[in-house]
Amino acid sequence: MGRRKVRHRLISDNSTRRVTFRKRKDGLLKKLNELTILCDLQACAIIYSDYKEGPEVWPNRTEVRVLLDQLSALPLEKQTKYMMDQKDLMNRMIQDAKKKLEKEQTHSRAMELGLIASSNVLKDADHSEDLIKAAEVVEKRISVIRERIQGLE
Amino acid sequence: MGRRKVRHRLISDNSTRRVTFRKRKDGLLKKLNELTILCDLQACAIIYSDYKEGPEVWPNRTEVRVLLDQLSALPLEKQTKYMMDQKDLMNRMIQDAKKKLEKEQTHSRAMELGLIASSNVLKDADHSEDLIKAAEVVEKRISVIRERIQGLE
DNA sequence: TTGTCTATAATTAGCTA
DNA sequence: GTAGCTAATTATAGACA
Repeated sequence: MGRRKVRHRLISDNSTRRVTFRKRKDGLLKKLNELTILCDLQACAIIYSDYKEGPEVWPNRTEVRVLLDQLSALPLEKQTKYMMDQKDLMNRMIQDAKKKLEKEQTHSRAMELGLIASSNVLKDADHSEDLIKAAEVVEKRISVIRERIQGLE
Repeated sequence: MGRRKVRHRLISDNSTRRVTFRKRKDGLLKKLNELTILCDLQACAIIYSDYKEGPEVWPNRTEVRVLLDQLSALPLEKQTKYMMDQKDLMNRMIQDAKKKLEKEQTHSRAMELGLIASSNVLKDADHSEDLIKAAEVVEKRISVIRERIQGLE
């Protein structure tokens, strides 16, 4: 959502990164606030960065404390059972990647193969570390496919 | 960001609210994930809703625990000093509202008066409760101003 | 419900001053 | 570092399968 598409990795330039941090943090908290209002729920966020000496918490320390105490009070089983891991996120990323590829060019065999491979990688990954690796694999595969497709055209 | 502008209040229809919750939660976590990568920081989120028996945490319970322990370990002073309250968010909301009004019509005296009044409300509010009230006042004032402007045209 | 689609609304990257 | 500005990207509300 800017003049240029942004790569999904650390922003190297210091001041650019700082500006991005502020803009995106504000946007994020605005959205979190909207979510709590639209859907009537409780939420909090904690952000540690080098831009502040201490953590930034939303909406405020008191609310965060309350939610944390509730979390601690829960039986461990429930904490685990309803815990989100990164799978939801990965699924969305995969979805986005697929959609993007599909839009960029007409079907090609290379693309189909790539997507199948991606899905297989995801299917067997149950832990965060694995999912992160899976994401990398998917991203690499996508670039490879892009190059191949460009070669074909 | 959809077919229609959405009002900043509880979605009354049950199934619509449920769908919105899922979509927005996913979008939010995707953005949080991006922020941690782009700016190299640690963050976590906890969401309590009626859609799950337990809280949903991001990125996972372990990471949340680590960040929470760090927060507890901090001297209270620092916790407070660098705590975000809702002021940043409110400032952004005010900014958005101003911009919106400015775009909707050319300057009018009614508008200026309204904005000044809004700013004053904000200035004196140091606590969350006050800020929430301030937000309501601002919103009401904006609708009043809109009506006046429509009346003038 | 649960997932796609797509027209729009909203965010934001890079600029400028 | 900050603030304001758009072009461009991204998120999502409502419709529909």
